[in-house]
Amino acid sequence: MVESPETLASTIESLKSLGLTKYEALVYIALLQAEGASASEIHEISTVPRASVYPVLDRLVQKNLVSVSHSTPRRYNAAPPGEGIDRMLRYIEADAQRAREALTEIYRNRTHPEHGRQELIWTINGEETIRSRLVEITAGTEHSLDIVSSYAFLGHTLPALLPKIRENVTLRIITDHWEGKLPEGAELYLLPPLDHIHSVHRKLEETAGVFIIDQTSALVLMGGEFISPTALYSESQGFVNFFIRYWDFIEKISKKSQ
Amino acid sequence: MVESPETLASTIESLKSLGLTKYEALVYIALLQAEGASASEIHEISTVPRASVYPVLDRLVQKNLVSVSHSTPRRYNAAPPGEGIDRMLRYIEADAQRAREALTEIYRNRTHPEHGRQELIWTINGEETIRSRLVEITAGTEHSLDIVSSYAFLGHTLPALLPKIRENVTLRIITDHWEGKLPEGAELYLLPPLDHIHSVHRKLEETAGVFIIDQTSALVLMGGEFISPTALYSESQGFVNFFIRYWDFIEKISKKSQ
DNA sequence: TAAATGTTGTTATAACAAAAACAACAAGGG
DNA sequence: CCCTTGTTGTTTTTGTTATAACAACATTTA
Repeated sequence: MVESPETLASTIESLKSLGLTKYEALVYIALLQAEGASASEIHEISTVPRASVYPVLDRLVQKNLVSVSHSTPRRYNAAPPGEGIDRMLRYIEADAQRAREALTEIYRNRTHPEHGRQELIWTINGEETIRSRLVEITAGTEHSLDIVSSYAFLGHTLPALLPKIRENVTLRIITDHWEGKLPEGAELYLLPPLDHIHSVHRKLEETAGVFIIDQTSALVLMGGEFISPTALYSESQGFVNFFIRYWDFIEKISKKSQ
Repeated sequence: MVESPETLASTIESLKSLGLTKYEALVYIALLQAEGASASEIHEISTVPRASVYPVLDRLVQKNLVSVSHSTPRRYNAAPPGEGIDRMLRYIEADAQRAREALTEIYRNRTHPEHGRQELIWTINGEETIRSRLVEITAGTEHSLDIVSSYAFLGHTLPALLPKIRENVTLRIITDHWEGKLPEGAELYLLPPLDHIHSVHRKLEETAGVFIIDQTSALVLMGGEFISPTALYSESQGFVNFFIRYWDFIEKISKKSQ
């Protein structure tokens, strides 16, 4: 059975990210389709040029993905998919561990020269990076953490932040609504309903989130669910002041919740 | 601090297997050494040509491994090693899962035409492949499993085989010695001490193991601890008969253990 | 204050290496 | 004798490496 060209193409790309070349992927896939195939049969199934099939098979044997018979013509078997993928992954994981150890040593001895650090505005890309940076940044909060964000975002973000925030930190949250228990000691402000002040509410959804840490640094989430999410972070006082004023403004039109 | 050229080179190779190009690896490593570095500083640390640093940084940002400041000159930060490596691994693991699913579907529909299958002699490479094939082959045993192998090998191989072998299978083992409890119902034959029959003992170490399944198929381990281990497997009656005779010969010079 | 110099960021191109693709041929089997 | 198998060499293509060139901006110097 042959699958769609798109599925085949994406499977090849996946196998390439596991360390196979295009021809290696095609030959492996062909062997999964036909046990005990000869090189000519593999050529017919995969459309890899017949002369290229032999060295590709040699490399797959070396990678322990294929076994070969002693016969004429030689016949080949592929490791079943589970085994084959696990084996390729294990090689890569071993490399990952070696890289991690070497890079951790390098990172431990890094230099972090001052470059007017406070004046820099950093762009952070990717939901995962943003979340991990948010955890790291808020974990260092000493006095106050002021948040403006939608409950949709906070609902699954706060559980990761709160355990790492010191108990005496003043936490003030402006959001569109709230469900369930409020974090202990937190002050909650609710935005007026949508039909009250349109432009500000739309602005909140567009902005997706503002986090002000100790009135000295700020992380701002830009919108973008369909494209890669982006955030800005800075310790620049001008940048932070802008968002402190933004927060104050939003607070004035919100209602403190008991 | 700069590490040895060998360590750097092997770290680069490890990062390449995680999907980075050589220049991407060098730039990432440079950024781990110097937080908040500019492109020129990265060029100086990594020796990547300055003009090449910019597109490489763009790709690293897209891979969520680097964040960038809005400043002149632009400054860059790397994701810490743990995060960076985990992130790269997760992309690859996602590809692995997609490939596994696609290939499992293909494999389910494979053809396995007869090609005088019983006459083929298969070469199996790699300790892991050999072990998994051994488990698979011996799990299908119906009547008898005859083994000649060193205790060094059996000691850590049998525990994986035994749970999958049917209870009524006759298990006969010839080995150099035995420690601990014998598998229930198994017959044990001990080879004479080394100084008695030199050549046969050396032959056992060289061969490393013979497994005869139901007197109809055989898997033979060739030696080679320092090079990649290799095994031969066949259902060819000539092949199996040879090793049945080999087993009988070894049995005659061994002593059945109570 | 203007000119000169250096830096930053970008784009285009050349060189190189690995993979893809093809050509050719010897040996063996039917 | 013809077809198949297996091998080797060569060419082409592709992606990465490496370099050259240039515009814009920032800094320094006269």
